[in-house]
Amino acid sequence: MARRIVLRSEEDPDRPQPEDLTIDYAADLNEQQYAAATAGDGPLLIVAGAGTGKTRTLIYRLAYLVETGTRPGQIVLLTFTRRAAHDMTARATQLLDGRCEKVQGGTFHAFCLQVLRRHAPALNLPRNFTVLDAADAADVLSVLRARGDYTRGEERFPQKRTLYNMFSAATNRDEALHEVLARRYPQFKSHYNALKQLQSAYRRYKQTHGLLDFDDLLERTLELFEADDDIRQQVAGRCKHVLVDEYQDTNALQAALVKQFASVHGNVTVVGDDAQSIYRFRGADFRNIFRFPDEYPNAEVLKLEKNYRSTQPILNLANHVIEQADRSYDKELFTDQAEGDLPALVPAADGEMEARFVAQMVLRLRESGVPLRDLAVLFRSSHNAYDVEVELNRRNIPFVKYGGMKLNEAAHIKDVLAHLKVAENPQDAASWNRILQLIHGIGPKTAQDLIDWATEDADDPFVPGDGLPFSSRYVGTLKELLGTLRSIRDPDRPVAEQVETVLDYYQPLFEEEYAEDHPKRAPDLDHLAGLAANYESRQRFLESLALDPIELTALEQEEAEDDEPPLTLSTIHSAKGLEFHTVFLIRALDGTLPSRHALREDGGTDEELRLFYVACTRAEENLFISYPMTQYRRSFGEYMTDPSRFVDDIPEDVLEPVQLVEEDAPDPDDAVEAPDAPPPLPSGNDADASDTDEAAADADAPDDGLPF
DNA sequence: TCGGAGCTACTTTTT
DNA sequence: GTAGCTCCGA
Repeated sequence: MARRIVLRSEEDPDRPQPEDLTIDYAADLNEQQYAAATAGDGPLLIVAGAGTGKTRTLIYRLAYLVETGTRPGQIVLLTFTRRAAHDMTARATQLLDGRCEKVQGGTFHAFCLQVLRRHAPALNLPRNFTVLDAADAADVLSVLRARGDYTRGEERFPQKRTLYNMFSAATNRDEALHEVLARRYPQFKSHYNALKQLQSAYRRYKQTHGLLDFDDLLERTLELFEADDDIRQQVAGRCKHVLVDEYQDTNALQAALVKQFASVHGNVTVVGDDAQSIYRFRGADFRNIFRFPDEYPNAEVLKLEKNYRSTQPILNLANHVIEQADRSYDKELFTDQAEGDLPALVPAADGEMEARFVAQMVLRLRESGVPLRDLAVLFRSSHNAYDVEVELNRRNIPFVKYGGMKLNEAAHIKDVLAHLKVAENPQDAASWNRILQLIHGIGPKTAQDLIDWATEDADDPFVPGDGLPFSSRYVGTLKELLGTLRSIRDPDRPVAEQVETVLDYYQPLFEEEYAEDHPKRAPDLDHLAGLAANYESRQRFLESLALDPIELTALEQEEAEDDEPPLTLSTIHSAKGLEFHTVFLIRALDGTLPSRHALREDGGTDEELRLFYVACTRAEENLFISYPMTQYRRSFGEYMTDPSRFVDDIPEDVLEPVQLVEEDAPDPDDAVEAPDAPPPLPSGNDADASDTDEAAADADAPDDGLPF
């Protein structure tokens, strides 16, 4: 079956007419969605509440644009995660028999990176510049801080991570450093001059060594367009249509970029929901979405209001929640699915009991026919899930945790990657610093001397030159290092082979550095080697890891090769855009959700409220909001907690309080019952379970003999 | 100049 | 429970 290839000019008079379309848009979509998907050219704002088929609409719009003659390669789809971009193009591709595959897109960062690689020389950047992830950037700042001797004063100087956040906030919000200090870091105001110096030192350092952090990817792309109008026209010329998902989470920089991308053709479609803006800490401003009609005066504004995801009781709670926010604009979610259980509010004695509740409900739901992958446990911050992880592991329930430790954040993985980065960009002083200090006998000072030599004086940094003060303490290992780098410098060598070469060299250093726990870390190194095999070049491999970090638990899960797709554990942030049959929102405590840090800031409470709203609206059928009544902290001992202020005043006919009851003997029938009404919990043998936890757990676990 | 011992102060969310 | 700092001996 030969494929037909039709070449069309942009002004093709024969472009397909609506009657030629292969998809019946009107039948597949509701009226509002149809209007949005098939809207004409020009700026378009789609305001879409949670679960209203926003993604579906965007996919159909993608298909529609392609069907009506826009070449896929001229469409740019910008999303917040790479996963979202993949999902969408894959679904559109399926819809349109493969024609959407060539759509450009991904995250803002990834798209900008492509542009920058192509036009690096115009910014006086080497083409092989290195992308710094947040931790790399913090490391650079740490080195500069030590060098500048800024820490000498009596007053506490910001930590490296804080420094990075500070400078990043300034960039993303387009604010001056003193404004950021005044607003978010008043305690460091006295260091203003030092910080200002450090900020420019950081900027210079990145420029000299060919390094770009996440913010630079956006900022320098903008700079590129402003500096060179030909390039702007060239890039924007290829953006016939720009589609932006989650527009409420764009910041000033990203909004400016969208404007540039659309500056030639003027076709922008943005989709968003002000009530779901949850990236304020990254400079997002939910008001961006209201400004869209001002920025694009002829913009069409369409709304999606009908919810297809959740039952009415869940929407009632969501509506009730978002009403408490100061600045939500009028929008009530409604659905035809009037029937459904009330969302449940579940206090547990402590965190472990909360975890047992979740684990048992998960098993019960699974037995009643809901697959694990349709269940999710959501939480404010990563460590909130600790008890649940322990409990799930104990019961061998497979899960993937999003928002936890990433593969490339593990120190030993960073070690290996730093070698590859140096091979890729020998000017990358930050990575040099890391790999040199791994060698016993080399500390900050020696590393600095060697870096100066490698990045400035050396003809070839991988060949030991004359006159270098190689102390006998480390000269052997250092020569070995240079030899390793020489043998992987050829970028055409298969990436997996390069990783293996580095691992051979790294192994003894690894075992020494992580003397206590290297056996636990070793599997990660194998994972890394396995992963490398999927990439066609070292550069691709490195930037993919930086821009699209891999969850450690996902790798473990993959290795387990369970045939049953796992349960999802996720931060609320990482769960954005996803939906699940049943959602457990755990640790609904004041100080956790809302987070105590957010409460200190202006507008922080509302942001937390929106976060809570996002969590609730992920649920289709069941929503359990739980919290422990006591917690333990080393410094305090055991103390009473406060339930989240967001659940405090909700009427019982909207959010139903449920009491957990520990039964003496579990009723085996209970285990197979679907949770029509939130049932009492058949838990341990003993209400006072702390000592008898093991026994209780064995007795109550209805999962013995389950196939995982 | 390096690195180990021992102390402190933390711990939000992500590209 | 730990990252990150200071101090001090080698």
